[in-house]
Amino acid sequence: MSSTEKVRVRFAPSPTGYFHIGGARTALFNWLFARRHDGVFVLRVEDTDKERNTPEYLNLIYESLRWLGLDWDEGPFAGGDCGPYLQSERGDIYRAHLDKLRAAGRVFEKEGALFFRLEGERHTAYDEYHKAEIEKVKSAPVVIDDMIRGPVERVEERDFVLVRSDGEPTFHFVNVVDDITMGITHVIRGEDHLSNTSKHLHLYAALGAAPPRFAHLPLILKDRAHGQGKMSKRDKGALVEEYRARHYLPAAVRNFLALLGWSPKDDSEVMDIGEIIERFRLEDVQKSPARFDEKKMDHINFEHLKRLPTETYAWCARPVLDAAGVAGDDVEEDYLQRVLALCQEKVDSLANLPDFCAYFFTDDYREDEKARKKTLGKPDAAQTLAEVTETLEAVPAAGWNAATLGAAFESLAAAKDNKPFAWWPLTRFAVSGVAAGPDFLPMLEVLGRERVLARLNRLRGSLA
RNA sequence: GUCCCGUUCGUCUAGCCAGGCCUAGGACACCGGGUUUUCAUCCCGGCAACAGGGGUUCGAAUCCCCUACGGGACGCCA
Repeated sequence: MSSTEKVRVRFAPSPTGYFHIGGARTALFNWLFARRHDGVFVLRVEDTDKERNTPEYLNLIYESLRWLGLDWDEGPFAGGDCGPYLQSERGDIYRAHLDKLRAAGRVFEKEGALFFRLEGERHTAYDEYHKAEIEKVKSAPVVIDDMIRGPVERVEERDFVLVRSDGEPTFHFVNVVDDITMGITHVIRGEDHLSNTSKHLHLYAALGAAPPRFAHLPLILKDRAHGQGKMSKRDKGALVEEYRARHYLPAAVRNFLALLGWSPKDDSEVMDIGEIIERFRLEDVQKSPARFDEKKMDHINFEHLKRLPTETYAWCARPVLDAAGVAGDDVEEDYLQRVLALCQEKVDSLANLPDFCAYFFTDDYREDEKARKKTLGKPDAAQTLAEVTETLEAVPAAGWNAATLGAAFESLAAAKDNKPFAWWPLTRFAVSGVAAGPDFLPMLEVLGRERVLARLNRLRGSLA
């Protein structure tokens, strides 16, 4: 490719299963490269496996890519000059290219399938892997100039299938034909394709086309606890869909995925997408495989959550709270934001938010048994409760704020010759049912005088 | 079995290409301590790695070779 040629990359998923993290990472790196170089990101669907493709899986791919914010410039829905973008609709194009190969004398038929003929000396030998006598070809070595790994030399030694006996073209063939006809300049894909690339290079040569640059990404391995090998759709935490369902921020998932195999080379970790695009370089991608670490993913997610403006945080939280039955449309935006302002820096995930803040919205909240024992178990609990109630009742509605409440506890403490926070744990339990939560005084303020006093009295009543 | 790729703390990584600045830095996790309550925040501290062996060199995590280990591919799957 010439240096002035516009970058064109593609993500070419096959809708034969759930969309998983590995695929998402490949899509992300292609997208980042395209955005970084002001290029074009093409989405092409490799649906040549009629046996296993389903429309549901295809939809999941679209939805997951959209959720991650990986918008494609050409492809299904987006259109483009190189369509159609579903391989199942590109039969004519494949036939035309097959004719080219035929004319070049590189196609032969065997058992109803069409094979690509390698050039070179042939011999038969027993193959330990296939446990059979097979024909091998001494073809010329090809060199893959990989942008991540450097030059990789490989010798292809077996003819391979171009068109199956059922008439469907195979991956190797359509992949190369599409990359040529779609003007793809850089092929960025998983390392599992590295050894396929030599086949592809033979095809480019036979079709008289200049090959694109290649970049083979390290694979994502399973967590050790989940066994050996590359991550598969069946592994815990493997599905993009799962992160969406658990209310992770797409920005965080993107950020984490970018860090899986790529590094900005300084200590930056939490980055917005603009910064990632700006700093992304294929040359800085790791050569060795990475293991998926859910804890780190959670951490990145929390960091992104904390950085959100409260209004945005509230916008993200509302549907989650609603779905959990904690706060519906009837909750005022102002109150919601005041509550969330207290919770945002404390709660590590949106999934945990409803449980954390339910008592702000309902009187019928869950009570923590341990917290009850810890606070009410004390011999002077009733007395403490009475003192708090009396103190807080003396604070007028007009002056009900963290500062005034703090002062009220101060004077109570002074009168009883104790620290103000001697009354806090029990009060917290009385108004929230738990031992932990947002900062105490602001929590009382936001909860409001009415709720606080009602709950204190309710608890006192239940003790009597 | 053959071929290809890889190997820095438990994990993600910086450093390696341009050898000395590395008694190897950061982050997650974990452990300990602290914070006006809170075994979900925050702060401080700690633990912990150059796979092994040769070589080159005044000097190697960094360059070369071998071994071991890990991963991938070897499908009329993609």
